[in-house]
Amino acid sequence: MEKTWVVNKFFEFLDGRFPDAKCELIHKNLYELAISTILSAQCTDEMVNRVTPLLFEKYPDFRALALSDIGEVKEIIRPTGFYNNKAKSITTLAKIVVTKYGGELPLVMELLVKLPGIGRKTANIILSEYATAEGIVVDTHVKRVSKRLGLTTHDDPIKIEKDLISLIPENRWGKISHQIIHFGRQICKARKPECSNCQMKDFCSYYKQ
DNA sequence: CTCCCGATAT
DNA sequence: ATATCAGGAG
Repeated sequence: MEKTWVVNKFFEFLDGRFPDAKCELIHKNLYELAISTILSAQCTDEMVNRVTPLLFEKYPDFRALALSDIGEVKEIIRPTGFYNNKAKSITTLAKIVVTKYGGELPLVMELLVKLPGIGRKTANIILSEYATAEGIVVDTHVKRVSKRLGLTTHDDPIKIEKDLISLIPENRWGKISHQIIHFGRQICKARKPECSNCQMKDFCSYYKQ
């Protein structure tokens, strides 16, 4: 089936079903979004939202986090998993942001991805929320859904993003990741996808086998 | 490529 | 018991 046609059907479906999909990581500002997103690696955002209230109460900004005791940070974020790596990332990140960028993140892709704990996916989330989307967020849900719908055949997130960028108009880049993620969580699930109830099944290469 | 890692659904 | 969860670093 023609990719561009599948994509257009997908737009129509997503806009009808998830018209105002947005980021589900609870945050009040750029600092909180960046930290929440780093913590969300291989962890549900629900779990992240459970630990961040205490984390942000004790460390309300990069300056406070830079002065934190890493042991206390580890205990607070432990339930999100990978807590040693994540604690090291966010405390080191805070110190760099304070000393090098005056306490706030630079909203520039090339600078963001050099910072500890921030890769292409995290940077895309930050930019699409607080600046202009420079690309498309490719996380585990976007990867799975894109492959099932036949929009890409790759496993490498960078290659998947290139495929999606060529298929999706730029004015949708910021929102479509959130829409696909909602779709991936509720319907096109990893474990038990609800294909029988899915409006995309007639256009889905995964459903046809 | 491997390692990091706890919580939850299946 | 095991797969999966808004990945990133070495």
